[in-house]
Amino acid sequence: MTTRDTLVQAALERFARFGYLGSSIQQIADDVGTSKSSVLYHFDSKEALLEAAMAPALDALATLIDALPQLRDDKVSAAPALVTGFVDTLMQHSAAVSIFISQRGALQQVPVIQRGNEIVDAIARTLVLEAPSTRVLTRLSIGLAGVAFILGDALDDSHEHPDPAEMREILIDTLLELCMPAIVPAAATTGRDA
Amino acid sequence: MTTRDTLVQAALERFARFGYLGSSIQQIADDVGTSKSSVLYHFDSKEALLEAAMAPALDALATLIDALPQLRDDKVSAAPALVTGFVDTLMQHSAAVSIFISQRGALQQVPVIQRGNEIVDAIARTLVLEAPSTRVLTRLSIGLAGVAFILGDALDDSHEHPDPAEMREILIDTLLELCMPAIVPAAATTGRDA
DNA sequence: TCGACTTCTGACCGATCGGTCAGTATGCTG
DNA sequence: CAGCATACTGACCGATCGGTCAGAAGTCGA
Repeated sequence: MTTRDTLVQAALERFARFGYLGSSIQQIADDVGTSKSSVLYHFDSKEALLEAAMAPALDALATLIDALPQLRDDKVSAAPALVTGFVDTLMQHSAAVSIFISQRGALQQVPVIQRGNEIVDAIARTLVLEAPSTRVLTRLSIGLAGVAFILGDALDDSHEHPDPAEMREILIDTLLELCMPAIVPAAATTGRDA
Repeated sequence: MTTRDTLVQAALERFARFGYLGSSIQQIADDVGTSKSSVLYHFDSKEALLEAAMAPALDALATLIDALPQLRDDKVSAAPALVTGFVDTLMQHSAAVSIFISQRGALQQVPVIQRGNEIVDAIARTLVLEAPSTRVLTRLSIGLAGVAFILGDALDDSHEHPDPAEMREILIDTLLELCMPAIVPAAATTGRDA
């Protein structure tokens, strides 16, 4: 792995754990055993490092959205597969997702965060079944923010974490239930854990 | 209102909008038209200011929890009132709630955040019906984090916000559904918005 | 009028921040 | 070998950070 890649990885972990503003270039350099100057050789600025770290996640989500406008007419039957792919992508990029959710407010003017906001809007437009009401949009926000929070919490090693496969199943069920309550049989979620 | 109170209010808004690390004492002083030295006269440190700002919310939640261990035996019938009171408290202290959720990771070693973590654990113990399973705990986390995210977003004046009363109703319904799916009739949430 | 107390301020401190720059080591290419 | 690009470093810069401190200004009761 190139130095640049290890820096991106270290930045992803630092930013997710301690926040963008709570992380310094020096700390990230120390994490990978190089110098601050080396970081600024590979990336023009701290913000450019953030963008490089977030880009793969945003690209993956954008690709996911672009790939499925063709099934816009049959959202109900496509929903489970859609949400499944969505959760998988979020889990693959959990650090970036966690960064976006927790730093979104503080970094409103940063371009890469604005791009994330646009993608979230596109996701909302894709997942919402009917004409957007306050209720359905609020439930969607709760689902997305909640899932992102869970993924961020799973990066913390101060406590035990459940099996990723089990987590995946729970996230898919819950998100589906929140986004499209009309098409999810209630029994599927109420009687699962005994 | 005393200078101290206005400082607490300004700190609450700053921290919620830009994060604790993204806010400086100087900025908060400027917000209320005083000097940085004046802030540090009323509060020993920036961290003490954060604690003073968070305290009312944490006190309210702690009081709410302490008040209801007696209905531990009949959680099912008590649940709606419990969640309603809980959402009301969160909405009354939305800035502090937003701060806690978004800064929790970056400020793990700050005492007032640790106190918040303990309160969240107590809330989980109170709201969970059965023996805690991964599924029910995950759903609870999604609900709490999602609701907190919504409340933080409502502090942002860059876009329109729905009626607080409508929001309250939606939050109560959704949280109840996430925490205690077994006792919530699915029809209550699926057919509401048409 | 005289302290004593509260409130508040500007000057100042050391530390750290993001970022610049000149220079060095290495290795490929002609 | 010379020449050039890549990778990297330490010294340094101005700005800002949280926090200290001596003192000014106003209020109060004795």
